[in-house]
Amino acid sequence: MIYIDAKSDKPIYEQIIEQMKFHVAKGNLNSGDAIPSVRKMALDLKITPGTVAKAYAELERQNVIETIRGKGTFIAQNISFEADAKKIDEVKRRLKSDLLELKMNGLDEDEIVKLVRETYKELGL
Amino acid sequence: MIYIDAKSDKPIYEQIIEQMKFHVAKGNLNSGDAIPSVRKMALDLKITPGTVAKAYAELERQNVIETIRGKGTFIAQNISFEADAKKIDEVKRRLKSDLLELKMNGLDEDEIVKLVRETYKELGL
Amino acid sequence: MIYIDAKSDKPIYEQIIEQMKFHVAKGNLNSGDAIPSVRKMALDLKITPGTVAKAYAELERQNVIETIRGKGTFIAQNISFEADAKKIDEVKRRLKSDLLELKMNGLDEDEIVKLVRETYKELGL
Amino acid sequence: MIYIDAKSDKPIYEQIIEQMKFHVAKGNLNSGDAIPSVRKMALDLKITPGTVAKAYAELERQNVIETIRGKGTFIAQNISFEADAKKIDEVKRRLKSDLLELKMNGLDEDEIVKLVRETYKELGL
DNA sequence: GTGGTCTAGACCACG
DNA sequence: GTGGTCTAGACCACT
Repeated sequence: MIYIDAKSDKPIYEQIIEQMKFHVAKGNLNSGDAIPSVRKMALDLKITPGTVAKAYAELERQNVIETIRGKGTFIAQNISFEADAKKIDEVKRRLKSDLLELKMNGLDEDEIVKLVRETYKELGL
Repeated sequence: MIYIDAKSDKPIYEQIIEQMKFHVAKGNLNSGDAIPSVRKMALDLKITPGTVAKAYAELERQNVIETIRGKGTFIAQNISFEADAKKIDEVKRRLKSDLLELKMNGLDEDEIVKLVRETYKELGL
Repeated sequence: MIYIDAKSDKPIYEQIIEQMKFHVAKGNLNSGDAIPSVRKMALDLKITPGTVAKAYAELERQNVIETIRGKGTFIAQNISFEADAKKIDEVKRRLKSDLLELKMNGLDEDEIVKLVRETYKELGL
Repeated sequence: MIYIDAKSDKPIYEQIIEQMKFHVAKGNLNSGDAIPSVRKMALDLKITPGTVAKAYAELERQNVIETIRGKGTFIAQNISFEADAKKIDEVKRRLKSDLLELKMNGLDEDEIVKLVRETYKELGL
């Protein structure tokens, strides 16, 4: 369900966060669904529980999952897909760097949009 | 000409690289134009020369600038705006994370494209 | 009579203790009134008997309830509402954290008192 | 500057967070002031750097401090004392438990308010 | 069984 | 020097 790319420069806990969100966005995981325990996922991915716990803590902070003491961890009930202006601004900032990089590679606005649409499709959402 | 945000999570040397490329993309800087020496820019930005040197080394590696011993540093003559498939792939990988994040914020494909165009315009290229 | 919020960060057995005390403070329950058996409450709340037993043990230790072998569990006869300096000190310690947090949110002493009175009213005691 | 109570049931990283906020609320620390590095504080308090790092991460999330890579950590510039409705609600929830506990100890509303004012004064803010 | 906390120590990028 | 990440393993409270 979650795959770690050890070669990636992206921290493992961020890879977990991103893939968990992906499964939620795609509909593979829905409100109330149980997700693996910290220990189980750590065993599966052959990483330490602390790293999984860090990812889960962040996902809980973002209201993607919620934990019930002694029971386990679940996809949040009130999970929302509403726009958070602050988060969108963060994305825009990162986007600017990437658009500039594409421009430096000779792509104009329409070609960039084409690339974005193409990339969006590849996500398979 | 270059502005550093010390608090940014983006390394200073990357900020220099990005802004230098931005000036080139925008046309503020053209092939053959002189750019400040490592020492001068370090003084101006109140950072250590090593950081500037690191940025310049990377810019030279990417054929954006070239150093002529005894003369100084200049925007490269053979600077190209041709597509580099490898770099575009890198951008696409980063893009995927951002598109997912936007999707989690409730934006659909067309809204995302709108945001991209908006962001592109803000670059002022 | 007792409602459990599984998602709360407060342990279930503490939720039981607190709500039982609330009913006593409010007068819903009085000395000698019978309260559900461990097993019945566990069934009602769909939790394990051990959790209820833990709550009852603590309530008995605090002289809020008493168990009569073979008869059942009852609100204590000698239940007291007298000040226990040790417990009040405990509360004060927790209070300090909360007052600091309110101060960090810009509330001054009078505004804090106003919030406290408001919160007290909401208890409905 | 920070004192750890090993006997407290409150996690060490929370003690650090709370005391750091206290120093800011009291005015001992102001915007831009440097705070000890993760390693230095860990040495001083004889705890592991990870625990200090966790406290600092949370303080940064709450906009109390900000870190500049390679430079150190500082009290945030834009630190605000504005009311955050969500945080105040959290406090109110905790407050309810404490007010009930005080009520069980025989204190009425005015006595509770007196205790709150007394506790506020002890904070020395 | 569950997650939360902490330790002791390592490696890395950045400046 | 700085903070960020990760490992390996421990202890604890809760269910």
